[in-house]
Amino acid sequence: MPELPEVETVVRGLNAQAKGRTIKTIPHIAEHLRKRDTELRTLAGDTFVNFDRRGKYIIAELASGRQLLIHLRMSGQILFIDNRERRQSHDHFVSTFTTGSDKLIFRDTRKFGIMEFLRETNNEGFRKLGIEATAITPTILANLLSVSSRPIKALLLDQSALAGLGNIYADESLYLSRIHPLRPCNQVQKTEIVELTASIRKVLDSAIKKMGTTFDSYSGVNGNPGEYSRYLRVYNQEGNSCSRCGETIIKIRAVGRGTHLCPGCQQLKPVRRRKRVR
DNA sequence: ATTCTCACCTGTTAGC
DNA sequence: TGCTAACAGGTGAGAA
Repeated sequence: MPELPEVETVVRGLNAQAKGRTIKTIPHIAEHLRKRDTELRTLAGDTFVNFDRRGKYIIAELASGRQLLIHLRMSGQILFIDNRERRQSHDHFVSTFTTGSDKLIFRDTRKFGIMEFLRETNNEGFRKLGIEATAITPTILANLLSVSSRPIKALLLDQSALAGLGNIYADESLYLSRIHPLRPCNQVQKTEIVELTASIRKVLDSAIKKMGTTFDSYSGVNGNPGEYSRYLRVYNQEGNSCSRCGETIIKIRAVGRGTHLCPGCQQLKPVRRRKRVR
């Protein structure tokens, strides 16, 4: 679930609660994380200078000059909890601080999440990220769309084209701009591109304001759920009626993903806006 | 080259 | 009720 708005929320929480703090000890690093980056243990003694976001990645800047990359993938969570609380089975990284009575936990049920130092030899995915979805413009989007005939949803989910959108916000953005997820990229009309640009920005901005969407496991660093779930128009709304046209929202499988849409107002073919007169 | 499919891992839920 | 299969928000390796 963590897409751009959720990751942004976590980064803000990290800046509020861990910026300037020095790691004292690391009581636990799970095997799969330790194997991926054997230097994780050297975080002890280092200080968090700042936290940043790029796409769905969290970047922790350290006083040593190093950058720690964190990706939550499907089920990752960053949590600050009381020092005395017992470690749970899916807590894969735990660190204490030289100040305060809390500890930082990386909890991740499905173990897809990543935590490792940025090096020149790793994280190709990070270095190949496309433009931030929050910074999209009609011109940039038009350029991305013009060079491909794959379904538009595939492009929206492609992090090397547009960084930050995931399944939820891709579906929501397409719904708002009335475009069918399977529409070939190069068949999206100019007016629709302008619409889609605005929809993407609007959906992401509102979701950030609501601290993200909690569908299943996502929460902020204090365990608080995201409030945007209440504002979803199509995602997870199959069976409900469309608030625009009243048709029943459906769920299909598109580009390998569960995909939600309104068959009444999301057009597979471009809509002819004006009839040509003679 | 681009695009698609599957695997990664665990928990939950739909279906029998 | 109990078991099994399918599915879940993301990505990357390898196949097509």
